[in-house]
Amino acid sequence: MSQNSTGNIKQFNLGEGHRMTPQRRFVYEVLMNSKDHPTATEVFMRVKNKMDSISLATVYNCLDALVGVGVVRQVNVDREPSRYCGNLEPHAHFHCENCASVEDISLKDGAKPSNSLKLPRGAKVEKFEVVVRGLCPECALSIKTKKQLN
Amino acid sequence: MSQNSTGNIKQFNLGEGHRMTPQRRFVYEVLMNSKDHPTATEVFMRVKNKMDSISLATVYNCLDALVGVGVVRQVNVDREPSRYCGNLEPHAHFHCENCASVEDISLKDGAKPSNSLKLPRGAKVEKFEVVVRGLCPECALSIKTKKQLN
DNA sequence: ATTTTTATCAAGAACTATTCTAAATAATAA
DNA sequence: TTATTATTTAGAATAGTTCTTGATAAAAAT
Ligand SMILES: [Mn+2]
Ligand SMILES: [Mn+2]
Ligand SMILES: [Zn+2]
Ligand SMILES: [Zn+2]
Repeated sequence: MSQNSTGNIKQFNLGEGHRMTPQRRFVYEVLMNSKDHPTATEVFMRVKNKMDSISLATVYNCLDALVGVGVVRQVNVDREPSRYCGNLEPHAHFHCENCASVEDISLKDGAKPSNSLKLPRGAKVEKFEVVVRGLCPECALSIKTKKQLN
Repeated sequence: MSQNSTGNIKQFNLGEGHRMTPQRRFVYEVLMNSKDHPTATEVFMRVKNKMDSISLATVYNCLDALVGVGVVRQVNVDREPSRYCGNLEPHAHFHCENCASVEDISLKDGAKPSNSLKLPRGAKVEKFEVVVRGLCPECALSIKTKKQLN
């Protein structure tokens, strides 16, 4: 989904009154080439390698525009800085409490997390967000190993 | 869970090195008597009615202490101010995009939202958070009614 | 009971992610 | 081209939260 078979970034337009600028394209490309859910500052640093003149405020503007148009998702975990995700498939996020990484978690085929909830009658659900917190496989293993050394 | 049959607030201690002070008791009582997930500032205003001398910084300290001990939950929705919840049962939250209210959603009996996820092998799950966003029944109804008037 | 130690409180300063402001620049429309 | 509108940029402003520090209160030791 992030890249097509020719290796080119998917094209799209931003709709009436919105312009596809070089800054927005770079921000979009960085997200399509990242699966680690970078923060705005991390996106800024990555784009800066390609376009040294870009400003952090512009990265925020571009991220807002891309999120608003729906080609990028904003991911919030606790009170940490917002992260951004180019994966538009329905999915959840795993947040490691040790290394602070955020990884995608895919849904079991056909399963909807909302099916396990008693949603209030009459409510109109727009979307739902699922965040799992704990230790990622690497950190879980390294912490277990460290304990064995005692 | 929030109150026992005599109407008194549940007693507990905060563990080694932690003191149950009047400030902490008031903060705890406010949360036990609220089901609307107040922010720190809202808790501050409610406690201030009972103890005028309390400061916002102390409310933050007390909330941190109560969350740390596990008798209160911190609930984050998007980048909005943190909210606090006295309901320790596993449950999800519904966030209305119109009136900004946050309500508890209970889980279907025996259902676990994590069962619908392909959790990474070897990960150690501490907890998971489910937030549903949309329109609460009241707002969904009033917006539908408003549209009919056109 | 007095002293000592430790935890907590309170006021304000500091911090930080994000948003806002305003002037310059770039893209589109007329 | 000229006019209009959108975007970029740097820096100021904002807001929720955390930190600092001296005062106060609780617990422990004497
Ligand atoms: Mn993701
Ligand atoms: Mn709740
Ligand atoms: Zn990890
Ligand atoms: Zn509502």
